[in-house]
Amino acid sequence: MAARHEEIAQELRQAIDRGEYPVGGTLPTETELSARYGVSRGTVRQAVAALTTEGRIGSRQGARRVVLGNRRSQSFAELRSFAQWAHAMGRTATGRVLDQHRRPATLEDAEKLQIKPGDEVLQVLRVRGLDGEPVLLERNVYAAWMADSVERLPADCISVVQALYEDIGMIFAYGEHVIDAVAAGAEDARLLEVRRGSPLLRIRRVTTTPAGRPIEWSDDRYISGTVSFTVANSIGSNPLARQAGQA
Amino acid sequence: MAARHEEIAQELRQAIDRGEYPVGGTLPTETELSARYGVSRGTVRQAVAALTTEGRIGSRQGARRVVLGNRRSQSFAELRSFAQWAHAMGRTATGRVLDQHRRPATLEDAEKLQIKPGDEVLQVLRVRGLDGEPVLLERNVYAAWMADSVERLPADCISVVQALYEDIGMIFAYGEHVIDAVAAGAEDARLLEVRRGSPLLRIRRVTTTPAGRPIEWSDDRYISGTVSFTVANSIGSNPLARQAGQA
DNA sequence: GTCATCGACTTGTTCGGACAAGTGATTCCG
DNA sequence: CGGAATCACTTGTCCGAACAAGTCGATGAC
Repeated sequence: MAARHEEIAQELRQAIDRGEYPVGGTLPTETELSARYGVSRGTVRQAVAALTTEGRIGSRQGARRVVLGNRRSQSFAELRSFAQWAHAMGRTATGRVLDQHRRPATLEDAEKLQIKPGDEVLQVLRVRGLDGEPVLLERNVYAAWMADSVERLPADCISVVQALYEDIGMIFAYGEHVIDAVAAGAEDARLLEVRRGSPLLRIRRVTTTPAGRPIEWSDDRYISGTVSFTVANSIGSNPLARQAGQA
Repeated sequence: MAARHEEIAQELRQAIDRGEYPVGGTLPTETELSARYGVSRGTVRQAVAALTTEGRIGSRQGARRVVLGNRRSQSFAELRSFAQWAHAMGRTATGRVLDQHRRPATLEDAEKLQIKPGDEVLQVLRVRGLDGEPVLLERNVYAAWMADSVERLPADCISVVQALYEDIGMIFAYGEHVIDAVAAGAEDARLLEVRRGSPLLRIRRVTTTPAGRPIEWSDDRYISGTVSFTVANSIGSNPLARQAGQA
């Protein structure tokens, strides 16, 4: 957080959370913020642009910016790492590897990881919980160049993302997520201790390095009622997209 | 699309979709793009910033930008309007109002719509379908100042958003969505023609005007397998947030 | 009283410049 | 041959300025 515009964005976020700028009210003008923080208008605009994409404030030409909400959106690390997210929520995360083996890449693996079919991949099945209760079933497929590092992790590793960062400096930089709902299959039900057919929230994602190289893809299934996802959008930018289901 | 940086962003999007900049490859440098389009570097940066938040390209200081994917994300209108989204997918949307009545606002209504408890609101129950098949059950609550316009709509109105825009110039500008999975209740099951307990993807959202005034909130339940949501994020920006479930 | 006009104010767009910070290939040295 | 240092290149940050475009309240005409 060295950049000045990030500092300002953070201060504005906190001010909104404190109620200094109430929901439905307006933010100070760019000129006033420039003077207050002693920066140029461009720097202020970078800061408020961040809050806008987060959905905290709305922006229209000619009118002051409006505070839309004070919901706190977790950081990327918290989003991508179940353990760090749980920690931020004041909950205790658990995790256990149930199965782990190497196999040749299927066509699906090859497409998602940008490798050739038949190349070796590492498949991992994990169950994760909050405060001892199972919450999430995670099926991961890692590219071969990651496999060694993942296999070295202990079976009860809490935070895979953090462990890989400390171990080999691996950073998970980008992710694409597809969200839908499915019924629990036989294996899902047994491992998550729910009835077959129970609704599960499914998130399928592909993660890449900062250089754009795919690291892994994953199929996460959350027990209904344990976790929800929040997304904000505006007429100017919509990170979220609805797609017809081809299951 | 008057702004030059938006034009450039659109051209870059199309170039990526055409395969001119293949996935895994790099984009030209900012300097080169500046020269090509005859604009300053700042304008180019605004354009590529848009593609970055969409998750199409990755960005790291010192290195050229990387193409992450060419998935096309729908426009805001398509996201917010079931009808417009269906049209863009080449499907036919249907819709029917099952129930519509005014009632006093509950505490939940009041909080979400920023009104006082007891103020009048308009509740609407709609079922919507694709190509004749029911797909989505929609429970809407509109603020009183919108009620008249909504009531004037025909019961089989396909696109509520578009009708309200043409009728009174109402624009849905911001939205916040909470996504989770639930089991179909008795009413859900009957109206959607699925078994009780079937998994449904639930989207709860609040929509506001450009000025930040809440218009309506909604509880949408999609039949599993018919629709999925996609979101992209990066280490620098994450519109998506995971939250512990208090259902 | 109602409505149109006006004008101060605010955000959006774009330019040009300067420097900091990080990357990646090359070069050089042991 | 391997690894460290170098260096050109690229993106990130920040400044200051100017004008366009839209909002919103006040003013004034009818």
